[in-house]
Amino acid sequence: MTTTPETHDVPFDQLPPDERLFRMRHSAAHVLAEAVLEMFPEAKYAIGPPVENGFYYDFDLPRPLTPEDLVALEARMRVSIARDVAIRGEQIPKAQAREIFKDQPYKLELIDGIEDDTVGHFMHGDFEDLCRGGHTERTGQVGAFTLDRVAGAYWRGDEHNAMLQRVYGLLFATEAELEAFKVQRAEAERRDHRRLGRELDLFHLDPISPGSPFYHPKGAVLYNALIDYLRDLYLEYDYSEVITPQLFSTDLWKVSGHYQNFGGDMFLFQPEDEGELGIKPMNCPGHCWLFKSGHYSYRDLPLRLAEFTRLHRNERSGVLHGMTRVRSFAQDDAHIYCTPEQFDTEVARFFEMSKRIYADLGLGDPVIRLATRPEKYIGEIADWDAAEALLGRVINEAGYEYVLAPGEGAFYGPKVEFHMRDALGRSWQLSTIQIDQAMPGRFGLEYIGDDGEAHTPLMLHRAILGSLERFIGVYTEHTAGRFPLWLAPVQAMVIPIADRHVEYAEQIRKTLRARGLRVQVDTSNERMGAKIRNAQLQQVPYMLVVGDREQEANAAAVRDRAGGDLGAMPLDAIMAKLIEERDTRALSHEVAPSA
RNA sequence: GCCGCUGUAGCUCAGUGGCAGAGCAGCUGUUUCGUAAACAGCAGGUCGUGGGUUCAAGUCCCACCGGCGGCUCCA
Repeated sequence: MTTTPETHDVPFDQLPPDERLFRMRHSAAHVLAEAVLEMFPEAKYAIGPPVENGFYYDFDLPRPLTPEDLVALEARMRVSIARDVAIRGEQIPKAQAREIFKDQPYKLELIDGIEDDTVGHFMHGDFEDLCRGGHTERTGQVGAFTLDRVAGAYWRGDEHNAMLQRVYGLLFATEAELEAFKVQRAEAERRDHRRLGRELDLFHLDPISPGSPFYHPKGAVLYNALIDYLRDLYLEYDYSEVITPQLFSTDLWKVSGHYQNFGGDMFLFQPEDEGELGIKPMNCPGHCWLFKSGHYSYRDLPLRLAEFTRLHRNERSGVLHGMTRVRSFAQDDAHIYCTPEQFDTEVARFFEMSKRIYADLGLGDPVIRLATRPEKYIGEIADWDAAEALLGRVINEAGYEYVLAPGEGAFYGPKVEFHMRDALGRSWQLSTIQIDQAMPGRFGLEYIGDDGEAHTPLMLHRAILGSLERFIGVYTEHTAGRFPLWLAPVQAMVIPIADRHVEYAEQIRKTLRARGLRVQVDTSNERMGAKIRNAQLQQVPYMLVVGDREQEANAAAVRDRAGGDLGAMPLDAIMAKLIEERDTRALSHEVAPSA
């Protein structure tokens, strides 16, 4: 969204809605700064932009803000808004701005960073701010807002700088929209994977091993079902699964360059009489080592080495987050070694396979970022340009849109990232494909070409689900725990109405289990209604209720978790239905694709 | 790692200087039931950990550990 320095030539109420909202949020940030400066005259104020769902403003204050302060600040803001004063803007020479903001070090730093000769100067009432503009005409137009929370934020996002206090506000055009957002956020909290993981008995995180999930039996079923699915695809797409060590001499990462760059994020230790060892944080060096141990010709390529073993990274303590940011995880990782001629096809095949997986899982379209050459890079610019162009083209050919992330590529090559949002709207990277122009050379990898000469293979890093932990976290939220039948830890619950039906229920379980279905019998001393409720809450796809009538007819009354009583069906028909749903990996209608 | 908040039963939470509580879950008994919660009883806590203040600390102070929300980082 762009804004021009204020002219107010288009009346505020005639602007497009998203521009109006942007301006409301921006003006509210100014009103917030005004309130903070009233409360703390010695406050230093930094920046205050509009953001998704609202706005924030960063301050350097004499003391930490409390929740009570937010209430008081909000009240002061409402006074300013009730006054409904004009918001005026003008361009002024830098020298004049430096005089106005002479006691505001952050503003002075911003002025120094502006390339023009003049800077924007905005005022309402007694408040003035350095600002590029984009405001409502009056403070009374800012809409419905509430101050949400206070958080720490480094000045200019750099951890070497001062830590400021960031006040976040929520703001929407109307009270109804603000309320709707709060309701939606509360709903999202109910499907938070950390909560569902416990309620559905899938996994939990425990202080005994921070950042390393405990998979309970049901969670392990889900984990393994995903891997089984991927193995099926690997067969179809000609991947070869390997298992490489967990523990390596750090010599390995000295060759790959990871030791120098990321040694601090690895778990390293030094046993007696041995050199330094480390637990692997990624598979690529091990795969290169495996490649190096063999002799390959062009006829053996492409070689697609896949691995599911566990990885460990010593993430900084403050960043751990449920299953989406962990220390111990597995990836659906693979490295593809190929010839230059095979390269385009391999990249295209990755997108084809990704699209297939996203469709099978009902994930909807991800946000795709193409991260290009960073400032520190290796290799030739021409190669980078070619690789970036190729990735862009293949993304489009796969029918996806992408956004450019200039300069965010890895030092060894450009990468494509697929991002999905969790229940709270936070974006997480799942899939990635990276072109590696460094590692094969570092490891001295070679294959014999059809010319009889040794060549360095090209290398691709790729993962589709990404980390299984992160995927399970995001997918649990995406589905609210209503996994499609083929992934559901318990696919059907048999519910005997009275004790005399337990034996028949057990027969059903055995029959279905013999066909590989995951079925349990609820033998608890509860009424049928309670058993149904429990199965519903556990998101079991089907409930098979059995009483006298069903036992008589060799049938069960089928109920699906969407709430429907499907009526009595013969056992054979039930079995066929469940197997069909499993083998086609049918999506439950609750998991319909969504953006 | 940094800023702020936070930690009481398996879970959700009440208790704000004076005898550790509730609901759900669990266990036992009764009940044998037709599509989202039967009834009764019992049990369950070194109040995150370690120091300190106080006649007295779940409650106040300090440190550490974990969690939450951000920031930063993400091979």
